[in-house]
Amino acid sequence: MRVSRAQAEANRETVINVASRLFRERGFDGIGLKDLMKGAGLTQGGFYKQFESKDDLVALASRRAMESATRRWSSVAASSRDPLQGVIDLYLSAGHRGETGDGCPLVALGSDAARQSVDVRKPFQDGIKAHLQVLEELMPASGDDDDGSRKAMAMLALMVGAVTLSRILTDEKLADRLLEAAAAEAKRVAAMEPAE
Amino acid sequence: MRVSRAQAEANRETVINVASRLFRERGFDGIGLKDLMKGAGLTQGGFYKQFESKDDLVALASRRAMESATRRWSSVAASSRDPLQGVIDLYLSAGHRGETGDGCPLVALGSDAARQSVDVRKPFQDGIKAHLQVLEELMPASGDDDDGSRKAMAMLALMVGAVTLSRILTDEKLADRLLEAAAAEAKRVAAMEPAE
DNA sequence: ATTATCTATAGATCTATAGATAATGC
DNA sequence: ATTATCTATAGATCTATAGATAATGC
Repeated sequence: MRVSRAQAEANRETVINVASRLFRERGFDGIGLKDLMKGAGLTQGGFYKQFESKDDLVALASRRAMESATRRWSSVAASSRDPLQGVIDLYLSAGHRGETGDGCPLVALGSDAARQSVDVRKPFQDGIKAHLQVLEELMPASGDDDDGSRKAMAMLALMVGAVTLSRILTDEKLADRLLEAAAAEAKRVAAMEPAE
Repeated sequence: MRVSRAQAEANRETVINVASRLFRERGFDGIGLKDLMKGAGLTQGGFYKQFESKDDLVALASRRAMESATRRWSSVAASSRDPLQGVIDLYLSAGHRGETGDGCPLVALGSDAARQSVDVRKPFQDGIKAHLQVLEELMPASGDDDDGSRKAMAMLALMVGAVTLSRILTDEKLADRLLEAAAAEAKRVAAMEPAE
């Protein structure tokens, strides 16, 4: 029954990874500890030897999901000829709309996150800041630093809002058009002349 | 115990109104039927004589919330010197950020809505279409109808995303700056020259 | 007589804890 | 001997149903 320390640590990591996916797919309240542990190949009883509470796991899984999303942005940017456009096109794609479990946590859990404790919102906030920094660095240089920061914030809001709305819609054509409209607008923000 | 038909109908309306507020404040899974009915001054037992299921109430309350939000946009527009700017400024305000129970359902429940059944997403979709129509009508006339529709979609995504993100943030200064950046961008979208 | 609402409860599920089991680590 | 995980369970809460109660509506 007992496993090695290394295996125990690996199990803990697996639980966090499984949780980061299942929370995004079903919401924090949409999946219980029993099914979460089963998803990691374990039983419910061991949970509290690894985590303080469900909220503790919610915070850890949220941090992992946000960090993974930030890394994905960096990696897409690094492998695209036009880095910013690469990020925009991937994010505002039909693929991302369908990929709830592995997609952006801000879309999958944005309105849920806003209702959580400060301990749970913190990892989301850190992830938002990291996303903004990636965007800002990819933004065409403008003399004004503050201008780049403002552009990054508007662009993140635009992209998160667009995928969120597109996932609500059952009218797929409208969902597609919405993503397209947001992509066109995102490109305009990127190309915009530095403000006054 | 029994009340008049008119009173029964009024009670049903109250339950829907209370639900439209409490779901926005706590999420669909964050409030049970017992507390919902108590919020309307009733007990849990009567619930299933008025509604088919909790999901039925979720759909009805979502529709009511979206219709109320659309009406608010129209009324703000009607009473503002610059109607579009009036809507943007109200929506992207610190007041709206704090007002979860009476604010935009797309922000309060956007990621929750995306996980719901088609029956629940339908009222959200209808509300999104209504919001887009209000925006489009307020948008400065452009020769191209499709262009106005695209602008409206980008602007709605921008605004919903901005308030959602601002509610997640615990750093209030950053939340304020994010709303400001979105408002500046929204105004730029409105003022934009009709595309090619 | 009908029926809107009430109290009470069934049955499922949720988080969290207790104590047993069996393999690791010293 | 220690401890990672297991089975079992406590106690709360959730949705939904059954049947009682008392006021309306005919």
